[in-house]
Amino acid sequence: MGVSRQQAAENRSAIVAAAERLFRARGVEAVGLAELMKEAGFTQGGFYNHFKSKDALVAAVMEKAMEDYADSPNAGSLAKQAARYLSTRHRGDIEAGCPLSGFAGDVPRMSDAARASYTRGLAAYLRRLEAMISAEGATAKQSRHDAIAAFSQMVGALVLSRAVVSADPAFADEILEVGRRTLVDRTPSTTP
Amino acid sequence: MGVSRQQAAENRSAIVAAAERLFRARGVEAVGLAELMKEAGFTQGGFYNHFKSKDALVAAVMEKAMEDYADSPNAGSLAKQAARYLSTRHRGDIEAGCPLSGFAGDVPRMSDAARASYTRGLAAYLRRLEAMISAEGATAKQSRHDAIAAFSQMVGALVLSRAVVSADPAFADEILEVGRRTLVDRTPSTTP
DNA sequence: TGTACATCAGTGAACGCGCGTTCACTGATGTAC
DNA sequence: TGTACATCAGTGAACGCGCGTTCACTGATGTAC
Repeated sequence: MGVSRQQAAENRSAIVAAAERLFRARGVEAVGLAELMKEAGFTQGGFYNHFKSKDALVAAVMEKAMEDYADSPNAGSLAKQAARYLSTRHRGDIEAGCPLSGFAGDVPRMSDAARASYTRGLAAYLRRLEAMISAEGATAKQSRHDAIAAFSQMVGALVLSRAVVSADPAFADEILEVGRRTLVDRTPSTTP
Repeated sequence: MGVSRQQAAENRSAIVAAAERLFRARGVEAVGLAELMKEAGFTQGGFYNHFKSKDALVAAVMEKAMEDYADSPNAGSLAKQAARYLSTRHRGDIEAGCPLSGFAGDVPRMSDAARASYTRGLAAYLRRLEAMISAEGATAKQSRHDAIAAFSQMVGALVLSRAVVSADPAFADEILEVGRRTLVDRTPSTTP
């Protein structure tokens, strides 16, 4: 229809944003391009003006999700970060929550490019946690270890809690609560 | 073709077994019924003699996976269980590994029946871990807490390690190793 | 125990449908002179 | 600055394909007498 280059770039972003929302809520395979383009406000055919294939879109979505997450504000301390991460609010908000846990199960089946973006995103996020732990007085080695251990537990608790929340909400809450008690109240090796 | 009832039951089991393998390796959505039936040694049309729908098969697969996992042998102690869980061998074997981590990401999108089976399976597995921890001298409350905390960390570490293993194997190994060091060498509150 | 018939797991072709992708076409934007 | 033309993001119909599901049919198994 004739659209400025800036408008075209914005439209591309709108497609990626719509895709991220839908992919996270329902999984990549369950979302069709027709539905996706409609959601973004366009017709089906325009998709290939922006992306070579659906796989290329998936890679773009992953890269965007990792960038945005890297730019998200810190909670200030590992304990606060964990408290927020292991909240029922975060559990309920798969569409906008942490993409490292949201996409974790699907990543192994994605393209090389998407997996590389995910890996870079995880590495960057762990560096942020490390920095927080260092600031609380731990050595570099300890910080690295604690960051990985803490994040493993955060991801596991969130993923498990999400898996059981519809069938047994109290059980799902218990999983989050144990995680909070472990990570928020007494962080492994930074408190004696 | 005329088949005994026992043979029919065995054939049904073969379909479920083939489905479990394929679903775990490639995801439920990526596996078609035609391929699945061929893999199990039958033609496409026979599927509906055994299952009402693909969703019903998914539920049967989940139930079977949880039963089998409940019947799998204990490693003897939490430390040994964690060491096995966080091994590179287990990471590489998604088809036969722990279904609680293998299906975790997909469960929220499955049917009520499948989610209920998963939830029961997780509860049962945590009870096994609790029993092991109790046997090592912890109180009931501590055991419950430690079982949930340890398993969250095991699942998180395994899922994250699987997500990055193809893009950065050393990073993937590091994640497992930190998990092992945390859980195998010093279990949170059972060792002082 | 032998015969007659109902059952039902199997086959394989066919159904409609939605998928990812391609295509010819439109017309405002951006460029060249 | 104004005109002529190339570009390219948009439209919407169409493509072949594989999906989940249905169907008519087959014939050994299992049941009734």
